[in-house]
Amino acid sequence: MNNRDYARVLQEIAQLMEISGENRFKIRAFENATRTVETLPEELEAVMDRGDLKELKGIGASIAQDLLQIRQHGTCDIHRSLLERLDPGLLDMLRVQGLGPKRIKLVYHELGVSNLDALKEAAESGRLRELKGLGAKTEEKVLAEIERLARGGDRTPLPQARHVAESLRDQLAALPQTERIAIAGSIRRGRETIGDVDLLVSSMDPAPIHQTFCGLTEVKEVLVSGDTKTSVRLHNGIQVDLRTVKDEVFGSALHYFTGSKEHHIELRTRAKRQGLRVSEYGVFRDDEDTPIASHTEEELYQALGLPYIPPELREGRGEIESAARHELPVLLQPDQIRGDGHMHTTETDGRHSIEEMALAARDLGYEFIVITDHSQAVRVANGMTPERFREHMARIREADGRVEGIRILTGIEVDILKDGTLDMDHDLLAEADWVVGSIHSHFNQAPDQMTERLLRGMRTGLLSCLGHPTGRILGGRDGYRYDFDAIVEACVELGVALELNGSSGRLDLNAELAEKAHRQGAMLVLGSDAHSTAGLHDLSFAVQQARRAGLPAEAILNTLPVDAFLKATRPDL
DNA sequence: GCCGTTTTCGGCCCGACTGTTTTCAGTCG
Repeated sequence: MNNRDYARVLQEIAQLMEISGENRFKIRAFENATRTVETLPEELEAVMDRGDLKELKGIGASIAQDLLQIRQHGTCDIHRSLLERLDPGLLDMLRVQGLGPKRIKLVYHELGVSNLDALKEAAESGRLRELKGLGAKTEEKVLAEIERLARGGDRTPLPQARHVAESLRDQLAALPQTERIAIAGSIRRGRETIGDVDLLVSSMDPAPIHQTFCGLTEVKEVLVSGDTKTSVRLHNGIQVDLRTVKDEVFGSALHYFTGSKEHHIELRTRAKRQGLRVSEYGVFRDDEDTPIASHTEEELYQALGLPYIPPELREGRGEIESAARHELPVLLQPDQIRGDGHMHTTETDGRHSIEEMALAARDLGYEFIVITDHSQAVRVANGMTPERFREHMARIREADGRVEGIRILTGIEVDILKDGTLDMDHDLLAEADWVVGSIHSHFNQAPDQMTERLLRGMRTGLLSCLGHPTGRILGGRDGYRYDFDAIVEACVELGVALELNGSSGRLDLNAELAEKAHRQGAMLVLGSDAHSTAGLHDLSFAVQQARRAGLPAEAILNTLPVDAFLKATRPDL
């Protein structure tokens, strides 16, 4: 079993406990343990083997026992007894916004409704409104929610959500009443999928802003509307919350709306012990109404005796303790990026020429880029034959000589074929400055076969890095299965870097695996995988994932000057 | 169920909005 399997059982326990009305702190304990397991940078079973389960944050004697039972039986006593009393279909009902554990329990006990289909029927036939506290409007909302869930997931990939958020932000920023505006929530923290978009605006006169917001063409319906908060659903299904505050509390409000919930709970618990109170309106001394900090996030942390904690680390995973000990990692900064290691041109499936890509990258302030078009196995992308690759490299060198102010390196994204051979003549690969090795076919090989395939590709000594190393598509397919630890180990040994691919829909490696690879000593390289000049901006998603992984600049090859970048994986150069 | 800068028991964040209510429970973030 992998960590996700353990996390799923723990989460089901927490959710079923909610519905059964367990003590809410006990529920939180299971939620915390779920998150710890989910984001653990190593295999939980390795921790078990060492007998170190109780060392993990949020896991005590009781949950440690549960986990050991889960390892043996796939379930544990408490999980089993909850499932005997409740129906697993109820878990789906928790995804319906506006329906919480109390109402689900009510509906279950009074109407025997135990899954989404039955819930839909109960709402359609007007039986929900017969229950205390529920009315016609609730029925209507429940039906709309069920339809939304049926249309496809409740979370949106980060890149898509951020593009939407930036467009809305720019429209509201143009209003004369807007003083400061920011995208908050999980987009700011860089979570790879987003539940909803949070926008924060400071203004002395918020009413027109809420009014304009409700009337934007993207908006399909207004869900909630008050003096300081408006929630809407866009035509694309994404929910957007807008909060307005006075400018003097912008910092504390931004902190609050950035989250995460877990970070807040820990921070506020800690503040309470210091005789302080934290809310979106600032940090307060007990029994006082004037905040001692509210203007900026830096002030807020300072008032609590902590250094600034970057949004990407605010997940309640021990960052507050690390901050208190002044042991937070110094995270990679966007302006430390000197180059982009992965992009395509019109030679294969890109939309812009070598020169156009280079000029756009130069405008972004880069010192170098690598042109990495596809090899011939990727037919749909018009992959290059050896002849075409040879000519393409010549054109890249020619462009490098012509375009001022940026180095353009020769490279390729070569397919690692089914049997581990590389889809290109080795002498041409040896000639290239940078070789990304990727898998684009036969995703469903058995894990040991896939591991062997990757190892064989790497042992050619020709790969600079592994491109999108897991192959997962956000909200789409899972990655291919293989022995990740063995591959990382080989990467370290053979001097092959692992890519952190920032292209929309991938974010691969994810933050957890990137952290794991880094801990094991592997080099990481960021790539936008751009297929157009606009796509170069996707490198910022890779930067954000690297930050979530707690990576410093030294861990990232893109922060090196171009010569050092090249030598990192090719000591012979 | 977890945890410790009030430490092995007693506490565990805080505020806004809605719908169904006659003052508030439930939900959300």
